[in-house]
Amino acid sequence: MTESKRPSRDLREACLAEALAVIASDGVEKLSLREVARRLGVSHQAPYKHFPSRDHILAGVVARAFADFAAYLDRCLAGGDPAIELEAMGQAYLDYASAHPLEYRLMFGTPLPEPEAHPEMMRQARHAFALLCEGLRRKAEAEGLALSDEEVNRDAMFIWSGLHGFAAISTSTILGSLGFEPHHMQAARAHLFCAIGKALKP
Amino acid sequence: MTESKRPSRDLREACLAEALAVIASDGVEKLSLREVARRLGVSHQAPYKHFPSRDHILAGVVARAFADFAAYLDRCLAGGDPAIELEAMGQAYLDYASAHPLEYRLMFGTPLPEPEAHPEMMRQARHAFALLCEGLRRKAEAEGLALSDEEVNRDAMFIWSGLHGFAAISTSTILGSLGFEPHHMQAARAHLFCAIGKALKP
DNA sequence: AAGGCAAGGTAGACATTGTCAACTCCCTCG
DNA sequence: CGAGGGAGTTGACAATGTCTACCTTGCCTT
Repeated sequence: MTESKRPSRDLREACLAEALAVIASDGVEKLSLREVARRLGVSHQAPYKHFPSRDHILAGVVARAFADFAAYLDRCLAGGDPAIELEAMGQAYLDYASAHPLEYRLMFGTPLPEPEAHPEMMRQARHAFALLCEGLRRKAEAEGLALSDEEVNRDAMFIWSGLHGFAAISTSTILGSLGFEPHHMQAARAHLFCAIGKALKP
Repeated sequence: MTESKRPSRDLREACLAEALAVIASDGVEKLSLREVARRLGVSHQAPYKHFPSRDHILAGVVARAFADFAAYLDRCLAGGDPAIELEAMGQAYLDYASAHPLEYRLMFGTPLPEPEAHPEMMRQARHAFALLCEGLRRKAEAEGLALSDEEVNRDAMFIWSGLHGFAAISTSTILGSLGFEPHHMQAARAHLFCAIGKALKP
C-alpha cells in the first residue's frame, strides 16, 4: 500500500491527463471539473485543491501541449544543411498538427482566457517563432545572403501564415463538408511546400 | 403601438443580434440563452421558440457572419481583369478579418457545433470557398491556362492557408508578446501578397 | 514523544445554465 | 363565431462552477 498516501502530485497529474481525455472524448466545451473528479473516483472538490478554477486546468492542459509542440520542433535542429533543416521543421509543424489535432486546436484554435495570465504559454510560443527565424537566417547565410531582421521577420511571418493556416484548416471540421478527402489534403500539403519554396526564391 | 404585436420574426432577429452582442462583450463561452432573453426583456424560454438549442443560436450567428463575409468577397467580382479581381478578393479577405475580428474568429477560430447538424451554416461556408475557386479559375482562363479542378483546389488551398494563417495570427493575442507592431504587420501583409503572387507564377 | 498545523480530500449549499412540460394569450382560418 | 395553433410565460429538474465548513494524515516544533 505505498500508494494513495501522498497523492498530491499524482492527483494533479491525473487531473491533467483525465482532462485531456475528457476533451478528446466529449470536446473542450464539455470539460468539467466534476466530470474529471468523477472519472478519477474522487470528490467533486478534490481538483480545486490543485487548480483554482476550470480555466486554470484548461490552461494547464494547453501549457503541456505547447511544451510538447516546442520539443517536437526542437528535434529538427539536429544540425546539417540549413535548407533541409528548415524544410524538416515545416514538415514537423504540420506533422504535429496532424498527429495531435486535438492539442493543436487547443493551442491555436481555442479562445484562451487571459493569455498574459499564463506567461509560460507565451514564452513557448515566442520560442517556436524564434526557432523559425533562426532557421531562416541560417539558410540565408548558407546561401551567402545577408538578410535584415525585418526581412527575416517578414519571411517568417509568411511561412508561419501558410503553415498555421493549413494546419488550422486541416484540423477543422469545415473540411468534411467542403468535400475534401485525405488524399486531396496530402496533395495540397505537398503543393503548399512547393509554393512556399517557390516564393522564397529571389 | 404597432410593435410587440407580431414580434415573431423580430424576436428571432433580435436574438441573433443580441447573441452577437453578448459574445462581443463577454466572449463566446459566456453566451447563454438566458442572458439573451434577459437582455431582451423576455422570458428565459422565449428564444427556444425560434432556436431548438443553444448550439442552434450560435450556428445562426455564425451563418450570418459567413453570409456577410461572402457578400464582402462578392463585391470584388465586379468584373474586369481577373488577376486584379483575385488580388482584390485577397485584400478584402484580410480587410474583413481586421474589420470584424470577432466574426472572423467565430467562423474560423471557434470549435463549431456539429457542422452536419447545421447545414445552412456550412452552405454559407462552402459558398465563400467557391468564390475563391471561381476567381482562380477566371484568372487562369484569362491567362490561357486550363486548370483541372484538382489544380484549382490545390492553389485555392494554398492561398486560403496563407490568408487564413495571417488573419488568424493577426487577430490573435500572440502578436503582442511577439513584439510585432502595426507597421510591421502592414509590411508583412504586403510581403505576404507579394510571396503568394510569386508562388502562383508557373 | 506530544501536540498542533497545514496540505490534501470530503460533503453540503447556492446561483446559474440548458432543457422539458404544462399553461396562457391572441391572431387566423374555417 | 369558435377551434386551432403559433408565440410567449411559468415552473421544474439535472448538471455545473464555486464558496464554506469539515475531516484526515503525515510532518514539524518544542
